[in-house]
Amino acid sequence: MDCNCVSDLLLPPVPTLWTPGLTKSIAFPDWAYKPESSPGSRQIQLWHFILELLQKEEYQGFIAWQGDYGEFVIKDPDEVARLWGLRKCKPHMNYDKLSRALRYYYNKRILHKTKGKRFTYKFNFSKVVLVNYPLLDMANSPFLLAQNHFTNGSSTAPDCSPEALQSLFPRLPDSVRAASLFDRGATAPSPEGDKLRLDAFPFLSSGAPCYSKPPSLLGPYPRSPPFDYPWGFNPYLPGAFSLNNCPKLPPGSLYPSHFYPNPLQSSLSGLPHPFSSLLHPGGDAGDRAGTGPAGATRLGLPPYPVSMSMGRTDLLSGVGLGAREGSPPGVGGLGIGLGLAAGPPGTRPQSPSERRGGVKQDPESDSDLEITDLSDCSSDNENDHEFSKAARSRSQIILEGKKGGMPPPLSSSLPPPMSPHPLKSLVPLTPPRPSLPPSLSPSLALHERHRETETLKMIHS
DNA sequence: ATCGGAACTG
DNA sequence: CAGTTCCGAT
Repeated sequence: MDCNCVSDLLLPPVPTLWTPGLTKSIAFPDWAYKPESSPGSRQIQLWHFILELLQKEEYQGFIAWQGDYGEFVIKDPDEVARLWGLRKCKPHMNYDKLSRALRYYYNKRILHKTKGKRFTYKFNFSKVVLVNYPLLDMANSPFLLAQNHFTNGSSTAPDCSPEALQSLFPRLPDSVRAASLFDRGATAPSPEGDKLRLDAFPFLSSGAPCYSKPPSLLGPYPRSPPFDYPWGFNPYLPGAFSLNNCPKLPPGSLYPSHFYPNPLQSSLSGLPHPFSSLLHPGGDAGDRAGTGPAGATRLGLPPYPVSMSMGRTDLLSGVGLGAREGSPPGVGGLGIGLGLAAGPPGTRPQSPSERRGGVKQDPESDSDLEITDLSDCSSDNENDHEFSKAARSRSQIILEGKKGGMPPPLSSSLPPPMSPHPLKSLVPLTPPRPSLPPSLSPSLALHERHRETETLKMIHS
C-alpha cells in the first residue's frame, strides 16, 4: 500500500509480442522462472534484473560489463540496490541485502564472484545459454566446445549432440526446433524438461566458470540495416553495442572484444529469431541478406550483430524485464530500446558511482582474473553442493593450465575495442575441432559449419 | 568488502 | 523457491 512500487506499471505482464508461455520457456531456465502454474511464481529475478541493467546504457553508470567475459561491476552498489528495491518493492533494500541475494546465486552457479575486484561478479552464461537454447548448434559453438574441453578432456564428453538433445526434448521436432524453442510453453509445458536440461549438462554448469579463454566467435558485426526490433532493442542503433552493452574487455585486455561474445547471442545467432515469425511473418527482415546464417537471415535475425549485447533485450524483454524496467532513477523509464531512443541517454548519469568511490579500477585487479577463474573453478568443484549431485559421477574437471585472462586495467570509458570485422577473425577462430567428440559432430554440426562458411565467403566477397 | 548461516516471507 | 532480513565471522 505504501509501496510506490511501480513495477507493475512499468512492467506490463508481458510485452505485446510475448505470450507467457513463450516468455518463460524461451528466455530462461526454470531456475529463472517457475512454471506459470506455480502460484506466486514468476517474479522478476535478480539476475534477470542485473542483466537488464547491464544491457541498458542508462544504467552503465551504476553497473556495467567490465573485465573478463561475463564479468560485470556494480559501480554504484547503492543505486543498484535501490533500483532492485524499487523493482521488488523493497524500500529497505540495500547493497548488503542485494549482495546476499547475489551470493545466493553462487551455489546455483548463475553467478560467481570475481575475487579481488570489488563489486565485481561474473555471470555463468554458458549455463544460461545451454539451458535456454539446448538445441542450438552447440557442436559448432566454440564456446561450448571450449567448455567441453575444459571440463572433460575428452573421454566422458557429455553428449550434447543434436540427437542427444533431441532426445531430451522429444517434443521439439527438428523441423520446428527453432520455433519450438521459443514456444515450448505451448508445445511442451514440461517443467521437468527444464530440470532435465540442467542436469543434462552438468559439464556446463560446473565447468563454466572455469573457462577463461575467449570462447569466442560471433562478435559484433557493425552494420546498419534498418531493422526494427519491436521488443525494444535494435542492435544496429547507435549505442546498441556501445560500450557496456555487452560483456567486453577493457582496453588493455589481451583479447579483442569480439573474443568475448555473448554466448547467449552467439547461440542465438545460429538460430532463427524467435520473434521473427511474429514480427516478420514474411520471414524477411532485412536485407542484410546473406550476411548471416541462413536461418537468421531468413528470419530477419541479424546474424552476428546480435551476438553482442548480451542476452539482450530479446531475452530480457521476454522475461518481462525487458519491459520497462522502470523509470528508475531518473531514467526516462521505458527504456525502450536502450539505445534506441534517440540515444540521448547514452550518456547516462555518471552516477554517484564515484561518490562511493565506486569501483575504481584498481590496478590490483591485475592478478585477479586468472586467480579468479581458477578459484572459481575450485569453488565449483568444492561447493558443488546441489549441482554436484547430478554431476557427481562426472569425471574431474580438468583445468586448463593457462588462462588467457589478463588483468584488465579497467577504465570506465573505454572505447570499445570492438573489432570492425569480427567475422574475419571468426574464420581463424573457428578451427574445426580436431578432437571433436563423435557426439559433437553430427550432421547438423557439419551443416551449420557449412552454412557459416558460406556466409563468410559471401561476406568476404 | 565478502561470506554464509538462519529465520522468515510471499 | 527466491529471495529478504539480520548478523557474526573473516
